[in-house]
Amino acid sequence: MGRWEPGASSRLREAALALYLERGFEQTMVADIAERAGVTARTFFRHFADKREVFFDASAEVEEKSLAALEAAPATAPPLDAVAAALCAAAEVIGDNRDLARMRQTVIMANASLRERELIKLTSMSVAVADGLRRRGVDEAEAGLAAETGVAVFRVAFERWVNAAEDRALGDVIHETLAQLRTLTAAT
Amino acid sequence: MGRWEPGASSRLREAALALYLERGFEQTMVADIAERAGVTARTFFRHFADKREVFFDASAEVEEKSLAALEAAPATAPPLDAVAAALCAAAEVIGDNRDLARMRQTVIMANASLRERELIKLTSMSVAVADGLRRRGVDEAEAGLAAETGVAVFRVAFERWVNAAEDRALGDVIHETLAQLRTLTAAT
DNA sequence: AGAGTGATGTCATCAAGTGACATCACCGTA
DNA sequence: TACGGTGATGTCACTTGATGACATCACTCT
Repeated sequence: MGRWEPGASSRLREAALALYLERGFEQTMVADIAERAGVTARTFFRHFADKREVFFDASAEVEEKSLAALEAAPATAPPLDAVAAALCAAAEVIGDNRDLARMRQTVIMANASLRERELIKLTSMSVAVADGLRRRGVDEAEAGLAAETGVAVFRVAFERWVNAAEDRALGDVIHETLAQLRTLTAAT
Repeated sequence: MGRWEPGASSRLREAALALYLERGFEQTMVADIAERAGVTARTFFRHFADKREVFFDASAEVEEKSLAALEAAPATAPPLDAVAAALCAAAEVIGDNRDLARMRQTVIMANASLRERELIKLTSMSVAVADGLRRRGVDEAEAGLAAETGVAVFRVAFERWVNAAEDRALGDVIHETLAQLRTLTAAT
């Protein structure tokens, strides 16, 4: 199966992260990443759809685990609780190495097009979660709203967790943020 | 002030919308848009930062009106109600010609990079609203959550409004969606 | 009339991304 | 062992988005 040196896509991922950290996303050319990984620019585009995607292909795995957790949630759980379970599953994948997450976040926040790509990944997650909710029998209209709200909570929680002074579990921050949302919406 | 034919950016906007509708975003080249507008491709990039931005420069105005409404909301209003006021102000700008909104949405949904751009505009709105809330004295942590939640509500409401069979006011749909969110979060 | 100004055109160039085709290492099989 | 198939890679050519540098034109103000 492997020809040349195996593991080209891993090397490309590592090279990209290193170079994006060193000189920034825009200052890094695909040819540079490829060269550091020992391949050609053409090969880069065979592994990743574009220059941004090399940063985001873990998101598929995150989405899968979230959906699995959503399926696993008790059928009696209210929609937002099921969504919370899905988000916490995502948190387990992301949340164990905060330093890596912070490096990634630094690079992403420094560049608009990387932010755009991250947003569309979150939206993709939202769509998937909404579908999962509908499969659980949640009302069509409610599903979309619950999913979007959940992803909003996730986004806020992730930001708090990444920038926090203390070292907390991402799942805890998610639950705390959701509780705060419940307080917010209760206020009239 | 005007040389040649005045109103180049308006012509470019119209040309872009027409061509994106005709053949799609990717099949339309900047040179085509510029030609139809009677200018050069180089001039296109003097009016718009990139090929997508020609579709989104109304968003600055929407953001301004939203912020104004946020400032105008009674100081005693709870955060989410103030955000709702801001969203309804945005709705007034967008919500009066649903046909145009639907055409725009058709084009945007057909192309991933346009979706990305729309998402970052909504995020920009969220950040602005969060800042506005903080200026009103809302707690630092609450502000971000309320803004993100509000934008989530807006997104869901907009989608419902655009795809609805009947012709309803976007502001009404927003309030209805927010009420539904209150029900969702109340469930345990 | 002439200087100044701002929007535009022209030209050159870079970098992202893609299609077509050749090539090389490995694998199974006759 | 020799041979053909297969999949990942390299090479080359090309299109398109985007930008910098400089010239140009029309209009304004003095």
